[in-house]
Amino acid sequence: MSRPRVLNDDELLDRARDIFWRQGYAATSLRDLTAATGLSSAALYNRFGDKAGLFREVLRRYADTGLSAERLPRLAALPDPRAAITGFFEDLLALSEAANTPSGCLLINTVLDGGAEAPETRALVRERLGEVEVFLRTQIERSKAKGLLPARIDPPVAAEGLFGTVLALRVIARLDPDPVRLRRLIAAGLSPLGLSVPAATSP
Amino acid sequence: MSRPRVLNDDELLDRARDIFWRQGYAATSLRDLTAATGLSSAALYNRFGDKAGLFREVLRRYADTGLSAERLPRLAALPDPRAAITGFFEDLLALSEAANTPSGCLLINTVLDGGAEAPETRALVRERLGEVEVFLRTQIERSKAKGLLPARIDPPVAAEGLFGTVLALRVIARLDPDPVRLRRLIAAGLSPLGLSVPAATSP
DNA sequence: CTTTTAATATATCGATCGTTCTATTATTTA
DNA sequence: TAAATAATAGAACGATCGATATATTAAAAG
Repeated sequence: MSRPRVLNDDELLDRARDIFWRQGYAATSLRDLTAATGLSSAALYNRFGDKAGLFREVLRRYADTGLSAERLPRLAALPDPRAAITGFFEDLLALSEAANTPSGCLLINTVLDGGAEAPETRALVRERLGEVEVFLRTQIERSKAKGLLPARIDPPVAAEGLFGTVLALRVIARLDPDPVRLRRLIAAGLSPLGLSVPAATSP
Repeated sequence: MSRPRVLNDDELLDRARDIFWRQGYAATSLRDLTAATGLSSAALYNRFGDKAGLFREVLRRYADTGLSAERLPRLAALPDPRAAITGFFEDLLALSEAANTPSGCLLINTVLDGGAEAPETRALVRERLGEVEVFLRTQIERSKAKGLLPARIDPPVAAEGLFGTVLALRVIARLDPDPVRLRRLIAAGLSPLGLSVPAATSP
């Protein structure tokens, strides 16, 4: 019925994502985005309204592909909820050590960057990060119900602590991405629960 | 010998700091800065070289007045190292609940913002945040040496965990600055050490 | 074919960006 | 007073910003 798109939304958003991720929202210009996508600014505006609209779609897809749509449900389906928790942190470690991807978490960067100024964007970031916290709290409650955690554990406090470990992990991944530091941080976060993540496999 | 400055460096940097703190480095324009300081851009350039140079001085003063020069030495001088740790988190709570100041920590924001692109700035941020971690590790070691902490505590891991709590606290202060959340996070961070911070004083 | 539709490129908009040139101002020293 | 010095303001620089108006393109539908 009409001229076909030279680049589908998913591929386009992935390319835009890498630029936003590396540079932040404010520091990324429309010209950076046209260079990365190969599309004209007019084409981007026709499809996403404006820069903030494009960024919001980038965030939405980032959250969908990075966490919610795949990773969290898969982990939540594990029979042992403790494995869901440790598996989540193992995944984060693997992400931090992956060479081809920018460091840190785009959602968390956006909290401290000016990128979450717009209320819609702010709400999106809060909601998607909230999903992570809910996941962690749920797994802690499941574990506690099965008697798999020390009795002294208070689920809301422990969940807040684990979520804090996630945030800290993603900040340190940008500040000083030393795998030893990251593993030490995870060890500190998991140890109150009596959990741990396997040591790095020597190459 | 020459025309006097209409605004001393400290006052000037404090005003610039608030703009950078609220908006981030990239989103803050020279016009924002001239409006906040009352000085012309030429005067700012004469004194600080360029925007990045001004920002670096802002960061330096922020770190000096916010942490190092006063707070950390004062706490480190306390006879009970556990009080130094809990006092530090109490101070952070008070900062988060102060109404007149922007939320979060300028140094940590700068890690995730594009503001730490320049190597000099990056080094400054790392160094000043490193001081916090050293402070926490030192107090843990002092506590351990005095037998004031559980024997199972591994100081490097525990220090990383507490530093992570600081990072998380400052992210959440921007994401969802609910005092209950912040206190829950601190409780989670301190509990492995058998420490805690007093509950909020009812008004 | 022709029409319709949407995606795209080109060109450009005024605004604003960081920065700098030039001149003026206020103060100290001689 | 005059000379020297440094801080300042005003004006403007080219570059780039986000955004848009217009025209062209490529497909489907008739």
